[in-house]
Amino acid sequence: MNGVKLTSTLAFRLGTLGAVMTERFSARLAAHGLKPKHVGLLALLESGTATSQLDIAKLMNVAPSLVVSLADRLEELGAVRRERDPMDRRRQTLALTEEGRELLATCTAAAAELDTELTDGLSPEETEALRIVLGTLARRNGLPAD
Amino acid sequence: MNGVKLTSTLAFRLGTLGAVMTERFSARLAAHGLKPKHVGLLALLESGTATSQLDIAKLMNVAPSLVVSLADRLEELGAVRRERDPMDRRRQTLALTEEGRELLATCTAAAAELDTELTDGLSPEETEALRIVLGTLARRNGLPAD
DNA sequence: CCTAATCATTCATAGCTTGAATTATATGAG
DNA sequence: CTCATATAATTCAAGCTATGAATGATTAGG
Repeated sequence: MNGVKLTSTLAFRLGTLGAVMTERFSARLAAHGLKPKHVGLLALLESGTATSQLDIAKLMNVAPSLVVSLADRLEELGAVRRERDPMDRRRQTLALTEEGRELLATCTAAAAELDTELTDGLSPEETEALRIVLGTLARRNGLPAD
Repeated sequence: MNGVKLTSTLAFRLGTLGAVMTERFSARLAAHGLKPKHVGLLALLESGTATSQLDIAKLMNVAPSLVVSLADRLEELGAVRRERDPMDRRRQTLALTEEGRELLATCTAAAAELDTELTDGLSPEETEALRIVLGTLARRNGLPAD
């Protein structure tokens, strides 16, 4: 029997704060007709980590069929180009267009704005500590590091 | 034009890490036939912050009709009792049963386990810093504090 | 070659959540 | 007191996201 509260647990707080943040991010993205996963896909392409849809699906931890519809939407917006891989014509490789790069930059700026709102009341040291620890946790959990 | 990457943004990292954590939490809860929101509701009841279903819905930021089904499930499990408020018979007040308290304790322990897994590679100072900053952020964003 | 594997795609479906309609109860004005 | 209006819980239909199975195209290996 211990006195730990569920709500003071890191797992719970990360979960709820994470939900709040993606909700806010989602709200800003709506103006561009995008969802967070669309932007995640754009970021993945920019990182050059993956180009084939299947690789993308694995890295994003989603079903391959979902990548299809995300890519459909992005292609529709002109943010991404689909090209058959000449080495293996089963593969569809996705390439960021200039427009896609700009869109990603805009969305990244929106996320950065959310960051400053979020850390508004935090001291610079706290903010920096948070940044560092979240980075470490991301790396240790197979999430996009950079 | 700046060089910030989406994936190194706090908003994005909190979002993805949050998703990972609630996914893991959810997996552990499955054994008890619960979802994270069920446990969130139990925790809210224990905190004594709200008892009527409508108040609960507001505090959880979900539709009142969702509280109905969460409460149905919890009642089914014997974790919660529904009682008409004698002062206002429209209101249904939810009360934790002893069984519910135990269930919450079990789930809280599961969350605490996830915490130790998560912070496994972190220094004690980093872990403490994370705990404190997340606490501050939770408070500043209207999420359950303490 | 021919069989088995792989990639993208489509489609049906499941799960979570919301909003509108319904019922019961309460409140306030006349 | 009574009627009109507001509030709480509940039910129900519907939307959205995501998945998994089936299909078609292409490749790889014996």
